[in-house]
Amino acid sequence: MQEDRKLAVLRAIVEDYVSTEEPVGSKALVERHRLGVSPATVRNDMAVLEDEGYITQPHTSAGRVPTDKGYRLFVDRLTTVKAMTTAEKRAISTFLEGAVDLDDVVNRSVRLLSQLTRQVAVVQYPTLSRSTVRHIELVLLSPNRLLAVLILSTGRVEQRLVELAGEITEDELSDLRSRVNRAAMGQTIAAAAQALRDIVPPVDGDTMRSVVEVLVDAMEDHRSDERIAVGGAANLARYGDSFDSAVRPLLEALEEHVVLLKLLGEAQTGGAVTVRIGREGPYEQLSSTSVVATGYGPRDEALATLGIVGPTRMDYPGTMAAVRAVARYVSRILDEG
Amino acid sequence: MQEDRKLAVLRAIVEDYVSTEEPVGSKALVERHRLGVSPATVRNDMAVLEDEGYITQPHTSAGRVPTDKGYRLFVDRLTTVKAMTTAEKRAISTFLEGAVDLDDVVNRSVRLLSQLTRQVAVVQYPTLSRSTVRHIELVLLSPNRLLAVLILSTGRVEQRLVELAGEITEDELSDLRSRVNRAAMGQTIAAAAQALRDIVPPVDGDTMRSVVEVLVDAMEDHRSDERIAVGGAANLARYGDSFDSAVRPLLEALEEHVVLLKLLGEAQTGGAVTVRIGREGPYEQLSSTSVVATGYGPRDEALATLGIVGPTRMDYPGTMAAVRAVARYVSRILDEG
DNA sequence: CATTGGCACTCAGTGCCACTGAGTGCCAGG
DNA sequence: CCTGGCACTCAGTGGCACTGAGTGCCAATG
Repeated sequence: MQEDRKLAVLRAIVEDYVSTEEPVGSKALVERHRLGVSPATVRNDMAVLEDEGYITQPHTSAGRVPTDKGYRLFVDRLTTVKAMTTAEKRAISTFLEGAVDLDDVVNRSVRLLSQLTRQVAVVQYPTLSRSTVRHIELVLLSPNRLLAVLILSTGRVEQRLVELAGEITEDELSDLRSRVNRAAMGQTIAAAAQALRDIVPPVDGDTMRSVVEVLVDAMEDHRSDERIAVGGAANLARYGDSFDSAVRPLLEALEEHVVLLKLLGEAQTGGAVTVRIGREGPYEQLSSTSVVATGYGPRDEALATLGIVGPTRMDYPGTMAAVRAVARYVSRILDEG
Repeated sequence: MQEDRKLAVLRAIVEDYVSTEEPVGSKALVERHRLGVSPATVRNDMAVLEDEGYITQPHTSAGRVPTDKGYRLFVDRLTTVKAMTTAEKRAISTFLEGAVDLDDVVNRSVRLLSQLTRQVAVVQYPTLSRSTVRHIELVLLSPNRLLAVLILSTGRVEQRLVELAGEITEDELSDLRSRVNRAAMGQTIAAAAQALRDIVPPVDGDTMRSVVEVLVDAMEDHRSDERIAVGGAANLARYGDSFDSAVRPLLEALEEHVVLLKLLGEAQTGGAVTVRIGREGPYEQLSSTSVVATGYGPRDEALATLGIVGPTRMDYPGTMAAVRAVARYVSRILDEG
């Protein structure tokens, strides 16, 4: 038996199953793909593939269906990267370039991704952790209350109220302002937090201490890391079959943003698209869904993750290409903005 | 025939159908409800109710099912307001009181509402339009760039960057600051916008004009009016039957926040809960879904709307009670905060 | 030794049929 | 106006045979 042909058969099975949504048999296979051999031969190959765990039969006397392991092999070794057409590229580009601010970029990305893939799209907001401090502003609202505004390189703005123990004059405030800015400006937020802690004098720095505490708190407050946009849930309606078993847990997961973040997981940046298939993921209930995700961010730093969630039975090459393309364009937009 | 009994029959049909999800027949009806008459009598009543359009038969030789018109009558005239138990009240109250800020209040409300009703909950963020200006802050970032911060009574904070044509000194700035605050503070945003426009001198007010323009723009920017939180979409999984026809358009609607806003529509405040049943709504595709909504806001001003979306076949009394209760408690929280 | 054609076997899906039972409409009698 | 009785309707169910796509195995072939 030729190893090559065995893989060709697997590929054919995956492709046919994805497009027809029905178990595929040996005869149909040789008709649709030019394998150059007879159905009987294909049957032998299929028997071997089944032994090795790449495909399975829903019931005797039915065609074969890929297993998670089969999809895995397909994704890892049989996928020829499908490039986007120039028309598609232009469409993506112009659609994203219309965005007016960060929120808009994220929202547009989600819509775009869900439309391109016809799956549920998930986009994480750019993380604070890798971004740098552009400016810190301190505003006196009343003699003992001030507003601390933290402006980051990603365009995110965080503001906090600070209640002071004592009063403070405008002069003291502008001194304080320049000191915190000198310490923090241009640093990553991790470095900035450390630098700010360092400049608080051990004694007698009550006002400064409370301001710094609030700023550091804002920097380390990862609530905004957990912000996520979801779109295209209507695509779930296409599941049709396997409703309660597949759609319900997925809908639940889509509301639990913490779960989603875990799902997107440790996606890498730099063009590499991570694919997690069925039970490979951490959630028992999402056994028949896959996640296709990648990191994105300016200058190839992975500030955040975006991707899609869909049935294991999906068009992996197309989906991966779409995810990668959107990630690239979003990264570029962030680079410019 | 007694008119009263006819209505009692309708009520019984609605109640049984809602709980069993199956067409209800005359025999089952007299067994489960003490109507004091025979099935035959009930059959006569049913025939009349059907003639009048309140109920219908899915097919001959099946039980009856309420029509939209039947639900309408039920909601308008047959609903005895179901009060929340004290335990439920306490649960609602403590759950909402744990909220730390406006976003948290909204998010908690959505979760609470979806869990109480087991439906999809929708909560609109408090509108800017009725809220008042608490404070305006102007911060000099560089000699010709300043940050305008608008703090509203609802706790919402909007900030905008202003690029100035010329430079401005700290003194001029603090003069400007006190003038805009004098004009706007305490006003509703509509009034504030007008007042701000009025204080710009017809000539020579370039700096002020650009600042005021930005502020007015922020006030009139109703993007934040359209913010909406949705929760409990997993409850859609209970639809089971009528999947493609009912769930798909609803999922689509849930993503189109503009559509949702229209759906929530002109809900009133002050304890009145609006119910829109099936085709009464503006969307053809949502023919088998109802909307139960009410306004909420501090001091009984309807700043925004909250409610649920679910199948026409729902427990209206319970749902209406839950919506009303949540709206009241949220209003109270906003009152205090 | 891989490939092939042939053959018997399996079994989900489909159409047909009869039966059941919940439900109805109508009518005559209280 | 209510009720009991009766004939009728029809969705749903289970049994049954048939069909067809698909399989596994084997002997023959290059």
